[in-house]
Amino acid sequence: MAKQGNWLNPREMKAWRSYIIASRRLLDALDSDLDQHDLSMADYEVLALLSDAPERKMRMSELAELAMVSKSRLSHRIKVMEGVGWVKREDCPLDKRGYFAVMTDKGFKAIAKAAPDHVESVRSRLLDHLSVKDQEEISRIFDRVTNKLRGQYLAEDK
Amino acid sequence: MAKQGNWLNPREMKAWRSYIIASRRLLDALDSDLDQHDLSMADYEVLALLSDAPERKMRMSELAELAMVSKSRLSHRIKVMEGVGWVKREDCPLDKRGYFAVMTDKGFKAIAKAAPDHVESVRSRLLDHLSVKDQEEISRIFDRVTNKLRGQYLAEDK
DNA sequence: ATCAAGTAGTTGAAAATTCAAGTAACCTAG
DNA sequence: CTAGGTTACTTGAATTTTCAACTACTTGAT
Repeated sequence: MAKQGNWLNPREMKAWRSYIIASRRLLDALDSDLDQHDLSMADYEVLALLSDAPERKMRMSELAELAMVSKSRLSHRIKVMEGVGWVKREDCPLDKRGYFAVMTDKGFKAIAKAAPDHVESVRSRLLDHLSVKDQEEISRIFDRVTNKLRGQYLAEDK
Repeated sequence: MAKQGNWLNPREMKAWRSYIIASRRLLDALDSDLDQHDLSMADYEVLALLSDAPERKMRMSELAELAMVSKSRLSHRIKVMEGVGWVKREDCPLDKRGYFAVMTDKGFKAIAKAAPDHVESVRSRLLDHLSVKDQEEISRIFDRVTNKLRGQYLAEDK
């Protein structure tokens, strides 16, 4: 897999560095903007997914997949959210191994309250600085990256 | 700070989602590519910075700042890297509160070994899918994001 | 000189995340 | 209808990261 001595040229290096530095700072900023609502980006995404799901409930596996976190991590996280009263677990009648994470009213109120701030945060930290054309470029480029990653993943996985 | 009811339009939503999804997957892929060298991206960056520094040593604060990690985290991380024998601590004669993190030969060999694979990984996961023009767009866009973030930070900080 | 305030860095405990295993239920080939 | 493999999810321990002190030194004003 490694072709030796194939260093990045200045343009590549620049692109790569601009990207990670901005991304790190951006994610940090978004996360700290969410602090006031006692949420992390990851938790926000879990709750956002749940709130959009039919009956505001979703199987653990599906939720983990869509939120891009491990099952283990989701399990732990849901346990603390359960403690806070934002979600409940409900067992799945069709597959007795399975569980639903179900958002409570309290949980719904929590993201409903956080969402406008978060959206505003995404805007002011990122979107406001992108022209319409930039937004389209971003979509195009990163969709391609995701597709290639998926391809590579399938290729290298057994 | 929050203008209510100002939801993302479809184009904005698309850009935002494409960006985070790709970024999450990309960073995960890069991280897992580094597993074979017993390194995380964060540790890689710390070592890379050190290896480029004069005498391969750097003050803890400066290293933390450039690597974009908290002092506390760097401190802990350096402790484990010290255990592995990749770095040593050396105290600063000019400022007796200060320390240098100094990369050992063993540490240098470790990144030197990991670097080509990592570069290849950044290429195959990201750069290979970007045209020259894309690379320039990325630099331009994300540099702007970083600059705005800095501005906002300064503005809201006391 | 001295003192207050700030800086450099560490530390231990708490919280979050990963990792490896474990349980229970499902599926399917014989 | 049953053994063997797979899937869904959880758990506890280990590792990592954050958080809130804390020590020691420096700086600047008096």
